[in-house]
Amino acid sequence: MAIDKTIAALADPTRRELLHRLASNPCRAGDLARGFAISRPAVCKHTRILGRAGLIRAKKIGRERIYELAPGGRDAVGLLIKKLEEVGAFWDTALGAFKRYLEEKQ
Amino acid sequence: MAIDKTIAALADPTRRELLHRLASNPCRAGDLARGFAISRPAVCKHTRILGRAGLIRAKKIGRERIYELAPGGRDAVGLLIKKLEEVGAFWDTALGAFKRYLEEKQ
DNA sequence: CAAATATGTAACCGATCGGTTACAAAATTC
DNA sequence: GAATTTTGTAACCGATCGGTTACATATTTG
Repeated sequence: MAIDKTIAALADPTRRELLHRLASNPCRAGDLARGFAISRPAVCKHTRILGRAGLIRAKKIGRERIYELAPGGRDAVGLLIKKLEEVGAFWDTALGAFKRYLEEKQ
Repeated sequence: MAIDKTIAALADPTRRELLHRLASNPCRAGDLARGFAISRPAVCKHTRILGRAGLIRAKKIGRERIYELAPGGRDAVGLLIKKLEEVGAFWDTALGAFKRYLEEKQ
C-alpha cells in the first residue's frame, strides 16, 4: 500500500471521522453516512479513498455493505508514524544549521 | 496552523525530500531546486505549500532567498504524530468489534 | 411479481494540484 | 547604465478532489 495514499487519506477530517466511527463498530454504509452534513454518495467516495489507502474494507451481506477497519490498517498507520518521526528528527538535525550555513559561506 | 494542511503537505514525496535537504542545511532557492527532475517553478510551488503548512520559512538576503525549516515545524509534526497515534488506537478499540456487531444484530 | 430499500456509479461542477513555459522584478556584476 | 543572475509569478494544462443530483442495480418485503 503506497504510503502517500495513506497520508493523503488521513488529511481529510471527514475521513478521520469515518475511521473514528468504525473504531467502535463495523457499520452499514447508510448508517456510516448518517450524521454527516454531506450527501451519502459523497461519503461513499470517501470510503472508496479510505479503501484504496488500505485503511478500511467492506463485506457484502445481502443488500447491505458492512464497513470495518482493515486489518492491515494498523500497520499502515504505524509505518506512517515511523515515517513522520523521521521527518520530526529533521528539526533536531537542523539545530544550528543556519549558523553552519553562514560559516560555510565565507 | 491547520493540521490538515500539514498532513497534506507531507503526503507528497517531493516535499518530504525538500524537508530532508533542508534538515542538513538552509539552502538558497536555486540550490534547493537543483537535482530534482521537475522545473524550478514547480519546486517553488512546493515550497509555497510547505510554507503555508508552517514547515519551512524563507529569509531574503540580497537577491537570494534562503529557505530553512520553520521553528514551529517540529511542534506541528509532533502534534501530527500524536493525532495519528490516536488514529492508530482505533485498531485496538476495533478488536472484536465485528463480533460485537453480529451479536447486537440479533 | 411489484414495491420498497440499500447501495454504488455516472455525469457534472468548481477548486486545487502538480507540472509546464514565458515573463517580470530586484539585486549584482561588469 | 547595461547585462546577468536569482527568484517569484502568471497563464495555461490535464488530473484529481470534494461535492452535488440523477440513475442503475441488487436484494428484501408485501
